[in-house]
Amino acid sequence: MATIKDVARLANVSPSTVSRVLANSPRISEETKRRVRAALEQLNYHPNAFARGLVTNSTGAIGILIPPSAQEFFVNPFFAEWMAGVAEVARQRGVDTVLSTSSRGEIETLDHMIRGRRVDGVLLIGARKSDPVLHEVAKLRCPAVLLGRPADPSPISWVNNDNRRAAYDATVHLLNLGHRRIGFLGGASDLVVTIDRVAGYRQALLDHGVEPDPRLEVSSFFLEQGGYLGMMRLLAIPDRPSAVLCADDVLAFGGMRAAHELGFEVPGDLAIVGFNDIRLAELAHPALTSVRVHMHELGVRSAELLLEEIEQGKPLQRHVTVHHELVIRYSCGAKPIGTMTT
Amino acid sequence: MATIKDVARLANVSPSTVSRVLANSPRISEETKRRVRAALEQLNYHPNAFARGLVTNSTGAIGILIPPSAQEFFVNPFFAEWMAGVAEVARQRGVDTVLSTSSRGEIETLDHMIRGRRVDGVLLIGARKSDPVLHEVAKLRCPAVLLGRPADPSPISWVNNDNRRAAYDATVHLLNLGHRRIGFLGGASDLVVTIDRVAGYRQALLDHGVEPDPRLEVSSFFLEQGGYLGMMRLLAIPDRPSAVLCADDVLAFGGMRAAHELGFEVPGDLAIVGFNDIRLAELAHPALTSVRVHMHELGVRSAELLLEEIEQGKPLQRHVTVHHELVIRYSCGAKPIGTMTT
DNA sequence: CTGAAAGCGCTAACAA
DNA sequence: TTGTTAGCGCTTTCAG
Repeated sequence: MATIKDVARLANVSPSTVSRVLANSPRISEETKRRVRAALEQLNYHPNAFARGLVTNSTGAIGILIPPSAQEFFVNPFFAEWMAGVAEVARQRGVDTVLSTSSRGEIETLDHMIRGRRVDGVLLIGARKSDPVLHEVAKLRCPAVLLGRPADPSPISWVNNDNRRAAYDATVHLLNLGHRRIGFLGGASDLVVTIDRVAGYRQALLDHGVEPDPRLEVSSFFLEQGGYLGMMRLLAIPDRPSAVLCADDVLAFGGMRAAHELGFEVPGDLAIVGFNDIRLAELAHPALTSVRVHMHELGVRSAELLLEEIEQGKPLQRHVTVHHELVIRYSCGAKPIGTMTT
Repeated sequence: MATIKDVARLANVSPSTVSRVLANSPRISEETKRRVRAALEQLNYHPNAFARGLVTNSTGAIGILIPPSAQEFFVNPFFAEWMAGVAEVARQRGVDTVLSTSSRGEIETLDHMIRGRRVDGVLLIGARKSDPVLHEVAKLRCPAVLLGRPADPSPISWVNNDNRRAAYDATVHLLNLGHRRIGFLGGASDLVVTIDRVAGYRQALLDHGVEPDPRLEVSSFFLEQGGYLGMMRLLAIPDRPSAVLCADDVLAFGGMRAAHELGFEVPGDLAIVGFNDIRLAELAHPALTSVRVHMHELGVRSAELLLEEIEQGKPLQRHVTVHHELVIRYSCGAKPIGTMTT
């Protein structure tokens, strides 16, 4: 495999000159550049990323720290769309994206990537209450962007939706439709996203004079199966809800399956609202009313922010909130009149 | 950031001794190992991947060459599940996975990854007729595994389904249900997977005395929208098909949407069979009959094979075919009696 | 405008 | 069992 020395020899210059041509330094004559480029071409030279990285201390790659529950990550269209957004800006900016898939703990994996100099910065997905990963990131002082917001004060930059407000809006929609027994079906209860959405849901209830009932709040895991199980629990209680707000579309799908199996009509017997508005929401039967959170845009903004931090070489403590809107379809019994923007 | 020298100094040994401890060389005394490990711990040392890679010439990472149509890749649950399989074995074996997302051409990207020593081998997704990427891989003689099979003779290893047979089976199912006008809705026509599936479809027709009609074969792109458009075309022809085999579930979803919009009942007026059996197939309305190709297993086998090539340090020219079965649900009008295994 | 030389952090002979 | 040394391929002062 051709090295910079080979190119130098062929072009009759020194390795440093080749290096300068590679960096397109203005202090090299056009004539020389031409000659070097010809040699580059002829040998089909590609710089060794190791050697370069060793001296520049930069990798040209960003990392994604996959959560321990990799299943929930890969299988959920939310993340696929988010990743598509990330990949899109990575492509534009010519950086690689590396997936962290490690069997070690999250902290270890983070160290592996950052201290091991495999990536210039990391994207984190979803925080938990007093999340140790966030502490480690703070300690490392490395470029990092969190999808979601940290539960506790943290210097990290993040990209998020206003989940509290979004859940509030969705719940108000259900209240306006006349529902009073409204359930909440969420993901793991220590996830900040769950905390925020349940908070918005409760607030809406309170603001409309409905006392929140803890038995109506169930937390599960972000898989179709999780929705199925959660909905089964919700529908089993004596004074069952007439409407359920699901913190994820995949959860809502599972919930719908459970409802159908039990013989409930959606939306006739049970109104359902989802979250995220994945593409398939429209194709469900009935088409799912859902809170659109703009997953692709979340991905784009996450990556852009991270790349900016990397460029600046330091944490920026920037926060961006991506807008959301309620997309009304048929699963909640309302007449779909388009979207309600907030 | 602590280097190997810092550790050596702290442990009162030479850097090479530390290096040996890191590699767990048996020629180091337990006593020394203990001391070094304590130092490692204390400094929270993580080896610099660049420095190590520069000398060992190996990266501890595998690459995925994302196809030019990144959209179709990320958004299709098929790939998500496949990637989950890949990530699972990557995690087990402690290697990172890097996504290639480059705005250069595919060849350039491949060179960037392999010649640039960013990964030890690559996973390729889907081949086309006389695919230049396969030529480049052959030239590079690097570890590589193709998802799908090459159209032309090639030394590359691959993991695939028997797509011809699978499409044959699905078509026969439709024929047995009494259909004679059967359409085929596929992806890009120069994709080998499309070629194989259309071939199986035609063969089944021929074997049952039905003359294939070119107007009944339409090729589109692997997105819901592609299915919608393709189905619109199929249903517009005068002697329209009574059944359609779709080469992808997402395509089938789009097709179903088109059918509904035009007022056709599925399966009453139009039988539909999909391909891949993504999770949502079960949730569609009506639940989609589909050819299960075991995406996750395809991912696992792809990664395992690649890792083996990397270990051996050379192309193995191994071929693995993952089984498939037809999962009969409600979109084709048959009574769902479970799966037909082949 | 270009070259020589040092050094990034690590591993792997070769010595001891 | 351990240390010394050279060198992986590149960038970057510092000279010229």
